[in-house]
This record gives sequence, structure tokens and C-alpha cells, in this order.
Amino acid sequence: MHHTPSASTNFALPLQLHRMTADEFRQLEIAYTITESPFGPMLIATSGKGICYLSFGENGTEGLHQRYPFARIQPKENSWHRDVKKIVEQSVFFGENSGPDAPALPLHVFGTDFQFNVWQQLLLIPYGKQTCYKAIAANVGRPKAVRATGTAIGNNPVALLIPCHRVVTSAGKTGGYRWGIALKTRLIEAEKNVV
DNA sequence: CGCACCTGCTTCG
DNA sequence: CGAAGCAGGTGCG
Repeated sequence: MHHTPSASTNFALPLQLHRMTADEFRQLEIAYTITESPFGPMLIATSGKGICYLSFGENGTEGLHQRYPFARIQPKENSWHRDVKKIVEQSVFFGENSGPDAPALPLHVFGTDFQFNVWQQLLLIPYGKQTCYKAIAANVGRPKAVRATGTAIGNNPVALLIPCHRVVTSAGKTGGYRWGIALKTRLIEAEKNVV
């Protein structure tokens, strides 16, 4: 029913997951852009070390400020923002941008050990595939913590690139989604309609 | 700080 | 449908 996440895939975005230290978390300088995307308004935010926040359907910075309460946050576009925008646009038509010009993107996220482990597992789910919460829980060594895993997935700060939309219930239902179940369904469908 | 209590993108009976 | 199960957050002493 579900697929075991695998590290090898033809559609692998060159993403590097960096863990934010507590110190960095307190001294954060964040630049963000809000732009239109095929999936509605998208907010992209970066620290000095990588993409630290990506959300849909937000037209303000409430969520960003809530996530990084100590950060200095200002609207300012940089090349990482443009790379993300390009990836999201191209992915609709060509799958993940895995060609020779695929930009290597660093992600910079803050979370507990448990959360970080869960998010790392998400990056192993191939484009167009799905797995279930139970499988992720097992993969981080906490087979019974399925519900906690759902919560951790829901707290993923970087939507889409950390593909929490590829996790569905064991029963094959869509499950929940922080940015709305409708969007989750759309993202899953979009990944199906690609060569 | 320590602890009781509550809430979730679940799962199983 | 309810209970199990568990990480994280909150609030109170």
C-alpha cells in the first residue's frame, strides 16, 4: 500500500537540510518574499544559511513571525527565493527540477531531535510517491508514536520542498494538511500528472 | 525547574 | 466510534 522511502530516485532535488542551532534561532536575520505560485500565494523566507520557511495561502507575515519570534524579518528578495519560485513553477509541468541546472538549495530549520528526524525522513520520499504516518514513525524508531509523528510533520516549516504532502493515512485517505487539505490533494495530483 | 494536563496532518479494534 | 499512544507546548506552584 505504501512505499518505503528510498534515497535513490530519478527525481531528486539537490536539497541539503541544515539544522538551526538555538543560538542561530535567537539571532536570526530573515529575508522574505511573497509571490504568486501555481498553488496560490507563496511566502518564501531565508536565513543566512538557507530556506527557513515556505508557506502557501498567507498574504502576511503572521505565520513567519510566530515561527521565528526573535528574528529580524524584512521583505527582500534574493536568489534562493527566485530558485524556489522557479522550482515550484517548473515542477507543475516537468516534475521536480532535477536537470543539470537544478539549483542546490540549502534548507535551514529549527526543531527538536524528534522533529528533525521526521523531517529528514520526508526528504527521502520520492517525487510522485506517498507513504503513511506509521511508516515514518517506524523509520525514526518510534513505531508507536504515529500521532506525534503527524504533529511533527504538521510543524514542518518548509512546505513542498520538505514534502509533507506525500504522507497520507494507512487507510489511503489524504490525512490532514496545515495549508488545507484541498492544497494537499492538488499537490499529490500535480505530481501524478508528470512524466 | 518540574509536573500535570491538553492537543494533534494517526491507528487499530 | 473510542481508546491507545506519545512528543511538544502551556501553565501553575
